[in-house]
Amino acid sequence: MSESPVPHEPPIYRRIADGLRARILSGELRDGDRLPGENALMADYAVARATARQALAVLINEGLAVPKRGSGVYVRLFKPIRRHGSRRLSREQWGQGRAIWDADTRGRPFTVDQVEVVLERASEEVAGVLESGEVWVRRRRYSVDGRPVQLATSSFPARLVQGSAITLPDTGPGGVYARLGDLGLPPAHFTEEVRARMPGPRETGLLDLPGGTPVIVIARTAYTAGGRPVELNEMVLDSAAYVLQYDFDA
Amino acid sequence: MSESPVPHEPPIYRRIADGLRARILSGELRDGDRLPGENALMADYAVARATARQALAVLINEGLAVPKRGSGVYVRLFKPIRRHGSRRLSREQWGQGRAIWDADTRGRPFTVDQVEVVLERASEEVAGVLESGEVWVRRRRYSVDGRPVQLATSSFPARLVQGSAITLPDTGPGGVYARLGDLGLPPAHFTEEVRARMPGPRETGLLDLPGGTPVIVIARTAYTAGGRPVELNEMVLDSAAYVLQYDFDA
DNA sequence: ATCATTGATTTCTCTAGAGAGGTCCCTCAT
DNA sequence: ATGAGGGACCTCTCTAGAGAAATCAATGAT
Repeated sequence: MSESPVPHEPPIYRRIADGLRARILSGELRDGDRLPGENALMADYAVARATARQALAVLINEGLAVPKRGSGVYVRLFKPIRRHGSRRLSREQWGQGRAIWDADTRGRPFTVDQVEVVLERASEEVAGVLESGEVWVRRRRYSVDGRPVQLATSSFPARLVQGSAITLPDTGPGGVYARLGDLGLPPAHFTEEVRARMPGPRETGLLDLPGGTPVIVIARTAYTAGGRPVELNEMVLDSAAYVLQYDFDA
Repeated sequence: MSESPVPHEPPIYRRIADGLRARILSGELRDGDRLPGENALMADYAVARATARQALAVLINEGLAVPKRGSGVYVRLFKPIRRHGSRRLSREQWGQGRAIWDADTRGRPFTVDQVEVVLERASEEVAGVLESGEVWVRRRRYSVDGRPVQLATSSFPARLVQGSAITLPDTGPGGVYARLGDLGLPPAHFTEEVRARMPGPRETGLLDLPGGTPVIVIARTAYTAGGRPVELNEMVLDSAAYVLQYDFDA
């Protein structure tokens, strides 16, 4: 015998969260404002600490709020960097010593961090894409305004790039794409695969992500005009910091 | 005086989560396998129920596990649909009565749901993009294998599409792009803006999302050859169900 | 054979309380 | 003015326990 045809009344913590969310979305609480904390909610709604926490966890999980230990829970801001897909890799940009990233940050200062360049045995997926068992791997972290926003891992078939500056920490003017050009392997075509998921603990640490922030994962493969894969770049982006833009014709 | 130069030992719930995560990533626990539940963790690690729950919450939040009420917590599978950006909107496809979506699902059956077609006053953002105060709005939900995977909201400048089949639930063969062609407004250029974030409660409900699943939000604007915006399509995708692919030349 | 019921198992929700540790501001001595 | 210290406040972690609600398999009646 099915009892209640009425949809269940939501639990307490959810109703508290709904109330707070409404106040955020209505504009009553603005970016950076402090939300009522655990103690305030316990008093206002006459609930236990765990219930108040659970209500706040909902909003944190939705990315609407960020907890600051010892201080409070705050409404979160979203001021993303615009990353152009198609346009950003046009030949003019990587041909003359201008960094790709510049175009994205529109002059905002960015820094590169934790650079690592090593020769490795390719994982199964990477080997499948690059058709190579050994790869030179370049890892680094990008920050804007002192805040880490992206991790990047580029892999190159070892045979193709051996001896070039791609195997050095400093690749020189124009970056790795200019060096590939020097080697007679200029990238002519790109494929980007885009996913989103929650970060693992390593990514949470390196990107300093608050709870409730997904990451965007981009796997970009660069091909020469002959269809030969020359680079696989796996990027992990703080989704709160980015908007991706792709332009294409019908 | 700063006490410990040693980085803090992680809390209990985190160490439990780390152990379970390692077993998932090592392949010991496979897709769909059942994880040790609250009771098992309480016994194994001698912790309180709340602590065991918190450990499981970490994995659920990372999208590695899905809870099934009354049954257990299970390792999650990721078998995405591939959505082609650039290629999918080529003229051949929308010219001859073939649905755009078909190409994406590769023959997998899909269904359209909860169709709504209404005339509305445009929000500030939409009005800004479409240069129109009044818009026809088409909302619908897509499901694959009986599972909802995408919500879509298309907006059209009211003046331009008034009287066409775009204002009807059934748009006829070729869909809205064919109808725009009939009106002498064939889309020639597309811009897609891609973001990721955690879903709100409405999206969680409509897409039937388990905890720890972000959504991908795509805002696609279609322009005529003359540069006139004719459609703004806001899509909300279950990120566990999709991989986006964009192809472009250097 | 089919269907309804029951019982065991499991997650979900919540209460009450307590200590650790980070943050922030005010006060007081220099 | 400047800086150190202290205390109020806040989130974080965890314990112990209990009832509600969903799932699933086994049991028993039709």
